[in-house]
Amino acid sequence: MKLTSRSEYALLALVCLARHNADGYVSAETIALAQKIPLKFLEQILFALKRAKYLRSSKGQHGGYRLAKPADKIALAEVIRLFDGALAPTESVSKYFYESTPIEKEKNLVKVFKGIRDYVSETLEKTTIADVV
Amino acid sequence: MKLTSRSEYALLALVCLARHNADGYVSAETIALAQKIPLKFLEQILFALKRAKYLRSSKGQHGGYRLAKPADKIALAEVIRLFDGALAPTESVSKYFYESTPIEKEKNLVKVFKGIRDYVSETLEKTTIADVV
DNA sequence: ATAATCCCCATCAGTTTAGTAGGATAATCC
DNA sequence: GGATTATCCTACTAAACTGATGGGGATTAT
Repeated sequence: MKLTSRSEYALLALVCLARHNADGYVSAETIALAQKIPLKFLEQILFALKRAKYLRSSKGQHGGYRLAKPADKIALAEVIRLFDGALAPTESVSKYFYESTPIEKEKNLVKVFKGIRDYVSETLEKTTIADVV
Repeated sequence: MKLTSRSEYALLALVCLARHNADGYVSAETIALAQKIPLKFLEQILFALKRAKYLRSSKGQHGGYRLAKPADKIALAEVIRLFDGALAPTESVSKYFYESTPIEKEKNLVKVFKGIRDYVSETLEKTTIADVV
């Protein structure tokens, strides 16, 4: 029940980029230093964010990354999903947890976790990078 | 952001035991069959639950497990914590996420995740095994 | 040219997870 | 008291995941 460092770093990087959006391209190294993220690890993450169309980039001197879409169009949920997969808090392992076992299934237990999942999902879906800058 | 199978199996087992609480001791094998859990794996889990005082047991013929306390005194949170550790949805990996980096920390981001953590925590804390039986 | 910077994949060590194995110990039944 | 049934408890393992690190190649600005 926690974020991976990939998701966390991605969010921090996006926040950082959103904040310096007016300054043009920001290099990976700048972000790495600002947010204390290992550079080579951050590169992977930024590249993934670019592939997923959240960033655009420019090579060479004065190159770097910048947001490819407005910060208020990037939901936290999307970012987390990109790195951590589904964010349902109970993507169940046992296939009988959600599915019906012949005789009985634990409907009420499932209901509790569905409620949590929905809350988490909605919260992260409606909160954008712009909201946290 | 999901439960481990250990937590899930533990909850299923507890629900099963709560349901058959009047029938005396229920063997691990019975639970394993009812909830489709690998027997030897379940044994470990039941043993852990016993060590943590949620169950009592009896060996030998007609032995098995039963609840050691009323089902309405066992919160889902306790069980999950026992197997998965802290259930905060953002027990942050990077030490600078919650802590202040000298210049800036992402207070708003932290606020969002604290909100989620609190909701999850409260929900699981107030829901008991009795509630889901 | 050359220096800066992104691009992209391969590898790795450590941890966690899910599950298996096997034998010791204790209670019950005959 | 011996057979049976069950829990108790430790050790092990294969696979996946996590958090990186490393090395080069491609591209662009000066």
